[in-house]
Amino acid sequence: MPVHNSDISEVFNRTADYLDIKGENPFRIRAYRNAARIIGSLSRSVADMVAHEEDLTKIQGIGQDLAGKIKEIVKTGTLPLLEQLKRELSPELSALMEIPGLGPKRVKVLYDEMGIRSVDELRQAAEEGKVRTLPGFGAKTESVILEEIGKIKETKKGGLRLKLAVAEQVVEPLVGYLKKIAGVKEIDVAGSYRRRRETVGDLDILVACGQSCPVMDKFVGYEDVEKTLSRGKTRSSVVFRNGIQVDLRVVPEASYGAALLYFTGSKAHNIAIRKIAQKKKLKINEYGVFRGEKRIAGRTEKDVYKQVGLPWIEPELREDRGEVEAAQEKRLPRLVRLEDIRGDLHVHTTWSDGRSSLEDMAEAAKRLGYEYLAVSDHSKHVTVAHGLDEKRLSQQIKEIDRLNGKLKGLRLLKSIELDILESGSLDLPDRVLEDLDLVICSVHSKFNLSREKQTERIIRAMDNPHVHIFCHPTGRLINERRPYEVDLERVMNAAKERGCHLELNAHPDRLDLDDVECKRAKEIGLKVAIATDAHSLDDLRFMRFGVGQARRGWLEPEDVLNTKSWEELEGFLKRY
DNA sequence: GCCGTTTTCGGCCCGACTGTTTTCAGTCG
Repeated sequence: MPVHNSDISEVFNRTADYLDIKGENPFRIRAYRNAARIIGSLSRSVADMVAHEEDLTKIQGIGQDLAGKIKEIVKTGTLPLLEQLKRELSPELSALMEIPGLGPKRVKVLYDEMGIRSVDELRQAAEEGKVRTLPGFGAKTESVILEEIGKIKETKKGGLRLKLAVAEQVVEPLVGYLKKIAGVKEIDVAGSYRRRRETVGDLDILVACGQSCPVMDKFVGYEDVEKTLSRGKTRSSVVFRNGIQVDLRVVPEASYGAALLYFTGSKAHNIAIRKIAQKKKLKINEYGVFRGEKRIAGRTEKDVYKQVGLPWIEPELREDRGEVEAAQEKRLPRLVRLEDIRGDLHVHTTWSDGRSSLEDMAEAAKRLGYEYLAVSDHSKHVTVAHGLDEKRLSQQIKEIDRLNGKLKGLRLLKSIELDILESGSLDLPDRVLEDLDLVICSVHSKFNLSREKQTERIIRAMDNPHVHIFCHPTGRLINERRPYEVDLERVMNAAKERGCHLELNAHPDRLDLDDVECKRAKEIGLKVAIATDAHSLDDLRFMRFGVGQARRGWLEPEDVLNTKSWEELEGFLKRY
């Protein structure tokens, strides 16, 4: 089993939990958490770096000690320090930290005073009314603990983070409602929603308004609110009926930019910015930038960045993945925008499992201002999708030629989404592929192959000189299906060697490649096709999610295939 | 445990809200 970056990240976070419970030096704990975060969002596989004997201390936040520990984790899958801590305390103890309201200090009290070692033991003690007798605990805390334990099982099966598209459906009416309240001058959805993360844990709404504005009352009284968690003058938290937590923060106009920066995060980005401020003898908080007592900026985000000597940084980049350094060195990417997109390279029609006709899809693409649309229905092996065989594909090609004759301003590209068979061969013969403008291919079956076999299978498919794009490269479905085992780095390098490209599937359930993988593709020098995989007219609008993910992956217009005109694109589709 | 235009020691981001406090610790973001 290869050790992934996320595995290393997990080991470090667990270790930090235990050190935290033991009351170790908080800065040592921070170093572990910091390392967990950095490794988790690194675009290179650390296991690969170890295999190539690269110097891990080159990674910011990793010193001699952690570099050694990473090597141990890569070799053995675990860390002796963590195993020892688990033995010393209890293997299930860190699970207690997952319960909201319980941090290291309280877990330590539970352990020291009552010998509580697991969630089950905690539940029992709470049910017997013993927890409330502990120092720092009370009846309220005890009932909250019981309530949260009850929720653990529900959330585990559902997946706690909401997909961005689902969050959008909640947010838009809420923002519409809040905007109408008299006195509200500015409103933004901040947090991971603004950073366009693929999922959001909660929603952070920021409002600028005067002191007498009733926005807080109106917010907790909103029709979707099921429960109010906290209610203050400047901050309130509620839970909506669908389970999502929504926080509202109210600030004066003069602080709006500082607050927007603060609440957009990420936390790691904010820390990086504040550290720079500190060196300049400045203090940044959600109310502004301060020199001593005096506020010197805060009205806009741009003002705040300017005070620390930085240009404004796009929200999608704010993950402390190198954007702060890039800003300092004036080499921030000029991120791709939705307006740069000139066409969609992966859509389905009623010829296979799409719900809209070829002609309707073409008209919808025209309305979006696209110059081209690739009609890429499934091939025959995907029988459930009514995939096209050779004969029906030839018929569709004729139909596309006919439509292209009468469509003005939009070119339909003759395409197909070929199924990659287990052997790596494709399920239509080369002679029909020659008549197509674009050939894309995907894995739709046999997700359980070994990493080696899956990787070989995909690379073999790209060996076929007619193939242009490998679609939804990891096969994952957000919150539903893990990626299949595949050496994506090898696939990327193989694609690069062959003049193939990778898709960033813009469907909000997929967003596959993810942000980190996009960044890696760019570093390798691959072009990415942002495509919707639309099965209906509405789905064509998924492009915004794909562009958001691409922006998180630092992609610029030149990194994206479908920002090109058809003439340019044709050139990129020539195989080496 | 990491890091360095404060460079091998001595620092390490900042504030709101809650509950259990009698002046604040713990947790969260």
